Amino acid sequence: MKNAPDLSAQIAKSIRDAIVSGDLPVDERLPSEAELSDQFAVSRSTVREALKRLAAQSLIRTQRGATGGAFVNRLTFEQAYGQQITTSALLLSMNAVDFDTACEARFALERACAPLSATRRTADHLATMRAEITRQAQPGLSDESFCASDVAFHRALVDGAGNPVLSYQLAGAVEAIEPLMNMITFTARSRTHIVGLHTDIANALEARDAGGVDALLADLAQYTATLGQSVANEKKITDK
Amino acid sequence: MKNAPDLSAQIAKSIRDAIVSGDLPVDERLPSEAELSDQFAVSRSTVREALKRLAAQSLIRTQRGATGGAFVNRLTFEQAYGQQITTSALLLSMNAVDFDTACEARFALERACAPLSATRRTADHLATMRAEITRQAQPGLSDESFCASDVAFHRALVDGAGNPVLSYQLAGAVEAIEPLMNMITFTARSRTHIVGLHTDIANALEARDAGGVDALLADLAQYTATLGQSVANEKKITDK
DNA sequence: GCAAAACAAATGTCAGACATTTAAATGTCT
DNA sequence: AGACATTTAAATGTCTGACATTTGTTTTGC
Repeated sequence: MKNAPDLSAQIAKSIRDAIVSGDLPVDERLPSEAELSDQFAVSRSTVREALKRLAAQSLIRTQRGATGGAFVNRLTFEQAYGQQITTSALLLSMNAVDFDTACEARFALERACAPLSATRRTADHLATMRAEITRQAQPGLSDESFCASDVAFHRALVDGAGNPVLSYQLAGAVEAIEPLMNMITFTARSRTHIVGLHTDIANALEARDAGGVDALLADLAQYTATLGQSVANEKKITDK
Repeated sequence: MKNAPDLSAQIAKSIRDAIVSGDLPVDERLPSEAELSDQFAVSRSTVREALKRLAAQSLIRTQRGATGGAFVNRLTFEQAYGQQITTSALLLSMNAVDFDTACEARFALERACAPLSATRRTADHLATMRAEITRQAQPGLSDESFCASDVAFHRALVDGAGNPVLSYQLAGAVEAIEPLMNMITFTARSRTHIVGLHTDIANALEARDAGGVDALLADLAQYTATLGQSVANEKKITDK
């Protein structure tokens, strides 16, 4: 009946629970591997496998040497970004999430922070966005670079909301879609259109015009969906 | 200068890259541990530690026995939910994210999917929400149970948007905040108010009134922020 | 007093053995 | 021939003991 998980998984769960519950505070040192193997009555290898599992989730960090050991890690926003992007990208690529669904989610989330960004964006955020727009207008740019710049532009917009939790959540949504966006061939005409919308968005943001930003994002969402559609259609033809 | 990562971390990265890049497709079997230790010229223990790291990220699953081994795992939305919730909860609890910021993010994201939910919600979603409202109105309910039901209510609202990517993203935001919400003592009066708003939201959703849902969520956000504020004030007093 | 050397404690790595699980191959009886 | 029991092989899971490496501390020598 029961599918007993491996010992190393059990031990990892036990320690993980202690961390998540706050029983083991940040920067607390765990017992040494030898002590843990005594406590759990398993071999050191098993303890080590458990610790590696936790390290993979950034729950602990390990340090070698005399005063070394495993320490409860303070999860930074940066680390969390990284994990979320990996997870989201895999999720999308492995589950045949269609472009429309991903795009809808992305723009829905982005529009959520548009009004906040209109209120709080700094000059820095605006400068970043304008710089990316300039890059996007360069003629020789590869599709990949164009997409990367697109991501940077929207990251700046999201960061402008000044809410790290929102930034963190949206990092996954926006960046995970980059691979999907990369499949789109941006013609000169579509690039011009997108750059135009980006410029309008930056202007609206500069004017702190929340409604305008929202409307423009809606336009961009619509246009991007259209682009995706045409790619899907072409693919259907070549598949045949 | 360079902080060379451990061998097991390097090997994990190497395999992870192969998976993320799509080089190793879903359900592909990795070489056996013995073969891997040959290929990478390390011991079996080191390979095992690398594999455990990948297993902790749900990138692979392992099976014992004759036809067993490590297989590239199809990351399901369920698994991704779980990881995201753990990560988000830790992020909030470890980084002193204040209640206001977390709440702002939560409601901003939730309002993003309100219009979609108004259009697409099924009778099922409505039924779930009404059931939770009924539970929330019960007098003897503990604060924890009230919060859990609150989360379930909002999950149903988000799921009503019918976009799994949105559901996945918001699962983290909504559920990660549950522990913070649990710190609030819900008085009878505040519960009544919240249940009232929930009822109004369900009604607006039933009427497919997107604007109404949005406005009500804004009200709820405001009210929740007020509750949080009062808790913060009381805490300041007792701290003194 | 201070620099170099020795020490100690911890993680990282290795090698080999045995235990356990699981599917496939083999054997045996009807 | 087919159904059931047994054996076998391959793989992961676990244990043991050893050695390597890193790093902070202590001791030693001057």
